[in-house]
Amino acid sequence: MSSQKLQPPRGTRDLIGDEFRRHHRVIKTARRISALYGFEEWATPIFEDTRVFARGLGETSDVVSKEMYVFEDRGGDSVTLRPENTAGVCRALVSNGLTQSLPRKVFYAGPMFRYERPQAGRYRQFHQIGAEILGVAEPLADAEVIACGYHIQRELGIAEGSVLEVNTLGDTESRDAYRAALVLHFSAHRDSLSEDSQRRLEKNPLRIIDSKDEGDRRLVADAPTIAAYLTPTARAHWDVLRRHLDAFGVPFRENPRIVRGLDYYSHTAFEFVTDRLGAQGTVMGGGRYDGLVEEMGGPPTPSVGWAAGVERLAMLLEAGDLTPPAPRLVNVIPVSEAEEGVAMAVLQSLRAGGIAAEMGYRGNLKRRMERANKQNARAALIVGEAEAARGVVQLRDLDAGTQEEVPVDALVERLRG
RNA sequence: GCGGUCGUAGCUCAGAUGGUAGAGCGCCAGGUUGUGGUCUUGGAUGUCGCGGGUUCGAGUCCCGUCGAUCGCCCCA
Repeated sequence: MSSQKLQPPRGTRDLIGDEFRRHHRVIKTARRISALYGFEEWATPIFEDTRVFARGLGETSDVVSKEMYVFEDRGGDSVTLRPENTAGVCRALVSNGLTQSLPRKVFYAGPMFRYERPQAGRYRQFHQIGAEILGVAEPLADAEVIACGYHIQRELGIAEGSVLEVNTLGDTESRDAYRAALVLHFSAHRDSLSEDSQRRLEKNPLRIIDSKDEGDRRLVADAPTIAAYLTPTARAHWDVLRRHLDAFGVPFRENPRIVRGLDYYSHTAFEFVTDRLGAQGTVMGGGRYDGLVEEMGGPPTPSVGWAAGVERLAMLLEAGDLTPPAPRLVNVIPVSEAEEGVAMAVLQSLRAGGIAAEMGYRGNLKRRMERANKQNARAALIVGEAEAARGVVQLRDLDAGTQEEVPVDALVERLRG
């Protein structure tokens, strides 16, 4: 292989063959299940005005501060390849005046872009599926989106491998009070904190409770938990959510360490995690974002949703050997050029009858038979001079190796069985 | 952005201590000018990721770079 050969850009990859099929299976399943829950699919642009993300996700979040593909277009506007799609969906809701027709349940699937170092289950162009319920404050909506996400994983056969962990971040008031308490607590032990966590103390104190550092964990153990700081409203939301999850039959584990990276979350935060993907354990993550639509210039619109990494779901699928088999073709073979016309007519009649069929582009009988075998065709239809004259073909079963003569008129019926 | 490992044919990989490249699979052609899968004969593979350095000589040693991979940060 020469170095001149063009390769896909770092962190991107081609989806071909089984990989494409796995990927597609995830999306197709998610589409079908989300429709069962009443979600409608939207497709929003893969790039947006940079402000959509800068404002939506929070200027200090990692995604915005160092992972965005930002560039100036020829007109001098700053645009950004979307790093996630919740902000885009909220922008679309506002742009299209749909805040007049709430609630709205939206499903999407498509590529996202984040400038990061590639790793197992992490790419610069990756794909997400996502579901959002816009305009509902009741915890029933939180429970329903989660139930939908869980259902999709079950349908994919990967639910046993992932665990739903849920937490509440409270409303703004609760969170501010909690953050202040954490800062107070950790500031007292500042010097014992890891380097990363000292930085977090300034930037995002909540993150400290999610630290993997051993020393940090000991300090986290005596740190205050949010429970004590929840306002009555926030506590009620949290209590009802857990009841609803039970009612929907969604198993979950409470994890007070769940803190999500994007600034827009409030109340519910959750992740489906697995230990089967190396360092990238989160397979689906989301939460409630009551302030985001307002950030996009709309009215206050309480909303909740999740996004899941298609690559990560597909990787789990791989372990379970769940790739659907490729459809097998029937291969039509003219013995010589003289029968090509007849063979083409046969070919089209098969396709019209719903039978997947193909004809080679060149080569003698032997070459075509080899080709049919190589592509794992289920049957070869051989059309020679004698057959063409009598309106029949030789139908060769490539698995059994048996061959019989079948009238052209009877082919579709015969191959359907 | 930081650290570890790796980079030889389309694929999987072999090439002790430096002496200008090999196997299996796959591919192409023949044995079989109306019949595949098995068998058999023959054939083509490649700037040994890229650039520089050391050396009479580098796939092999050194530096850089790009890419892959694993981990940190963060996230899907």
